[in-house]
Amino acid sequence: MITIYDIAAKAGVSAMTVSRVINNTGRISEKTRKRVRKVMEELHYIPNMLARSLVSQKTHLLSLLITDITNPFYTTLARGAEDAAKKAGYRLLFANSDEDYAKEKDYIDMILTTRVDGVLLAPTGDHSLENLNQLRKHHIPFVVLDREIPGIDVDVVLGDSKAGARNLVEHLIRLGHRRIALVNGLQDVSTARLRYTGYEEAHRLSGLQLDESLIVHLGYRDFHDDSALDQLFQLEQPPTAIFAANNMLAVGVIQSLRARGFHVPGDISVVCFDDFGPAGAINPFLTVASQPAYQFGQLGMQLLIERLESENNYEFRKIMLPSQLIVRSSTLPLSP
Amino acid sequence: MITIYDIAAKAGVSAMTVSRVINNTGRISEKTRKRVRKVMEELHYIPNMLARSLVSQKTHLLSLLITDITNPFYTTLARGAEDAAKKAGYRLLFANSDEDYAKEKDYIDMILTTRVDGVLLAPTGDHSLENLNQLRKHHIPFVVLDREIPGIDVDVVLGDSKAGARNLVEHLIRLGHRRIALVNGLQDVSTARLRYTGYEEAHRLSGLQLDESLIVHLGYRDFHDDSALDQLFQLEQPPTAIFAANNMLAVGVIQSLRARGFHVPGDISVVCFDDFGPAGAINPFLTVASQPAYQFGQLGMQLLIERLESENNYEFRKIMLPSQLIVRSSTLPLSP
DNA sequence: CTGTTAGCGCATTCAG
DNA sequence: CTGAATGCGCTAACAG
Repeated sequence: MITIYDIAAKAGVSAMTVSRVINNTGRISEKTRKRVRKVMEELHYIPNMLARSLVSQKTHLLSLLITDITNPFYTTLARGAEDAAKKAGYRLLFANSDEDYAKEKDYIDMILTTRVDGVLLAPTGDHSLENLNQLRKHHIPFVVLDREIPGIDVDVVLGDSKAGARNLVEHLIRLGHRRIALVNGLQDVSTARLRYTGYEEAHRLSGLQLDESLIVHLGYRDFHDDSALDQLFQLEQPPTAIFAANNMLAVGVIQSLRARGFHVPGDISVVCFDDFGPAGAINPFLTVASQPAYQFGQLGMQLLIERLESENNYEFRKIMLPSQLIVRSSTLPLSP
Repeated sequence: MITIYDIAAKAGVSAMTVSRVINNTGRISEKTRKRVRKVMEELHYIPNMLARSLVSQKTHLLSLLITDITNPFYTTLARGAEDAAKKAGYRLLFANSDEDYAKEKDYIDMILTTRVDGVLLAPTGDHSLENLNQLRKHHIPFVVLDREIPGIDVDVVLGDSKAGARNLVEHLIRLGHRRIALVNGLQDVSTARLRYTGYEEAHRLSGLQLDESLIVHLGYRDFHDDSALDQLFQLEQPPTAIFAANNMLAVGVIQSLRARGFHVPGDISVVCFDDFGPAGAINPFLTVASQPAYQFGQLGMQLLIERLESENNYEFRKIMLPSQLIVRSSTLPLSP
């Protein structure tokens, strides 16, 4: 491995001078600067971040922890985060918790030993509080994405889950649906709670009675779990429409319905939160509440970098991004 | 920041003893081991990877460089790679080149200064040779995924692009199609060349004349480029079927067709390479040559780690993974 | 403008 | 079984 000492020796200067040339710091005569540069190229010198970071206590490494890398919402978010990080000269350490608290904890430990400068993360749920406190204890700045964690004051970028859910359900109500099932995420996750609230609000504002037996809970990734739909269709009055609380759950719902021989939207209408990215463009079919995923990542990363680079500890900020109702062909007026 | 010296002082031992406890190396009496462990917990000690890596010359960091993080093929591949890396105790530095050589080069530079132990990468194209040589010059082990690079001997995990393409085209021929367009990637990418070869082979083996005017080229990500289809539909005898060389191109093709008022498969049949992951399950529609994306990542990572951890420089290995023809509803027999 | 000294946190080597 | 000295590659602080 070529070090600054190798360069220094060959260029007939001290290591310090080489360091100064590399970092454009201090005053160096143009002549020696050129000589050093030339030797650096000849020897294919590559600075060693490890050594540099050990001294500076800065790695210029950030970490992005998401909960599902196969979910287009998060991959689009990741691109936003990546672009913003790159623009600011930071590298990104990706990780994927799979909606699993234990995996999340493992990654937080990794992050701690890796000495990243900051963390951008979508927490798995309320219990992530412990992991966040862990980060804070070790003075690693972080920004939370997509899900609010009760009990801790943080920078956070959220979607408007309540309004989005209300829009979706009101759309169904306008179409005449009265028995609308909610296939929700776990109550440990703020978005699931708020999507329920929106669902409830839509009912209340329309003067509709809410039937709790129409609500089932699954993990946001557990879209292969078919038992939820069993439950719904064993009801005396089964639903005529289903609101899936995220895109992956919608995939499961659609597959289950298909397996049961139901036609969407002929037999039953389906809507969900979050869109499907480029892959979904093949057959834009589901009526969704679409969120600006790219901006989640981009804005979150900006918040993080601002906090990293500013000295003063200004207030925590909370950004709420709107969702957009996109009506497509998975919903139909209720036939009498 | 708590260091081993802090622990040592509080536990009344030397830093070296602490180091030994942490790494389970050397012989330590059970008594002092316990004492040290206790102090470590009390002080919330976290080992500093930077310092450790600087000494050991190993970061236990690997890098995964893919070309499109919004493509389900690559995200599924990423999960395979991540799982395999995690199992072996490595952390993963993700990056996304966007099919852009310059971005790829930037990331290779980053990788070099970060001193990762190894790299798993899907190259952007043949010209990536230069980037690979750069890695080799600096003795960073790497494994290539998905695309073959002429002019360099490497470990590589490939799909069988030729056979997959032939299967798709033969399927169309069996349905009676004779004018089959190929919306291909750029010729700088091995998969695009091989998919062309499969396309050509299918024609030849069926005794069909190949019409070069039915072939257009786009970047694998440039699915918004509509001009390609213009070209095809200005032909005197336009195609009755289209083979898109990857999933993203298929998205573009379908969108363009829809914009032109064509119905798939009623007016025209469409097939493509690569499937669409969970999001595609909503409406399984396209007839595809599906590749085992997860295995690409998993096997590639295994090759990489084996090479990292074995001392001897055994031969380079080439793994070819089969693709599977999945016939769905985007193809129809040619109506007379 | 350039060089010397010291130290970032840890592990290897050699002594005890 | 445990400790002291040394160095990984680099840069901050001080000298010249």
